[in-house]
Amino acid sequence: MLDCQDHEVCIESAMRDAEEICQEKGLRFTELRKEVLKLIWLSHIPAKAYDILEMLKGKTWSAKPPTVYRALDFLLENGLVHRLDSINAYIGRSHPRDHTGCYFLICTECNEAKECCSPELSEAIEVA
Amino acid sequence: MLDCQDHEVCIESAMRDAEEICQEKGLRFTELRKEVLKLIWLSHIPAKAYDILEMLKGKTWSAKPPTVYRALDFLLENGLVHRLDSINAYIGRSHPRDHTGCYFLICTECNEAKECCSPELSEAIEVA
DNA sequence: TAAGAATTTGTTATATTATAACATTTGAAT
DNA sequence: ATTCAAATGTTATAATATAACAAATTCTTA
Repeated sequence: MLDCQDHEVCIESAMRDAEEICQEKGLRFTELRKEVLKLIWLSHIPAKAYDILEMLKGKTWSAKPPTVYRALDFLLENGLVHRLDSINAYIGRSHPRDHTGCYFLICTECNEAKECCSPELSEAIEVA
Repeated sequence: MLDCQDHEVCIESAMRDAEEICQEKGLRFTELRKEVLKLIWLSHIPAKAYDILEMLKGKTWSAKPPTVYRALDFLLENGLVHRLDSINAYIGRSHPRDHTGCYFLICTECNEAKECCSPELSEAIEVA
C-alpha cells in the first residue's frame, strides 16, 4: 500500500521535494529542520518526538525537547509531515504539494498509516 | 448542528441509553462510571481528563488520575464516549447503539465536534 | 558593510496527559 | 460463608509537550 520499493529513493525524493517547496515559499530549511525531516523519513513507521530527540543527540546537536518540537512545528505548518494524533507520532507526507482533500487513516491493529486522497472521500466528508 | 434544544433532556436521554446498554450487555455501570459519564455530558464541549478529575474531587470520591482514566477506559470500550485524539478530550456519544460507520470530525477553529455517520462517508473510506 | 530587526536556536524549568504496580474493597456465584 | 473476579484505592513515575527568557544567527536596508 505504501508502495515503496527502494526507501533510499523514497527519502531522497522527499528531501528534494521539501527543499523545493521551502525555496518556493521562501522558508528557511535549516540543517536542524532537514535532519529532523530525514529522521522522520528513516522509515514508514511513524516517529515519536522523544525518539527523534534521542537520535538527534547522537549527532552534533545539543538537543532538548523544544529543539524537536520546534522543528516539528515548522514541518507541520508547512505540510511536510503529518501528526498522527491517535498515536502521538509523526510521519512524512508523501505528496506535500497536495494540501487539500487528503485524509489519514491509521490501522488500529498495526499503526500503519495511509493517506487517503480520493475525491469521493472528500466529497462524502463535505456533505456529512 | 449538535441539535440540542434542552440539554437536561439530552443528558437524561444519554444516561438512560447508557443504563440500558449496560444492562443488556451485563456490564457494571457503577456509581463512579455513572458520575464520570454525567460529568462528560455536562456540556457538548469535550471534557479533559484532569478537568473531570477536579470535578470528581468535589464529590465523595478520593479521585486520582487512575480513577478517571479507568472510568474513561470503560466508557470508551463500551462505546459510551469518544476520545478526540487531536485535543486529548472526551465527549459523549450521541447514539451509542450505532457502532459502525460513524466517524468524527473536529473543527480546527473552534473544537466543535461532529459525528458523521453518512453511509456515503463510510463507503468512501472503505474504497479509499 | 554596519546597525538594527527578525528569526532561529539554546537552555532551564515546568505543565499536561497517561500508565505501572500493588493493595484493598466490593460484588457475584457457588 | 467462601471464593473468585472485577472494581477501586494509592503511590509513584512515564510519556508528551510548552513557557519563558537568553544567545546566536540571518536578513534587511540604510
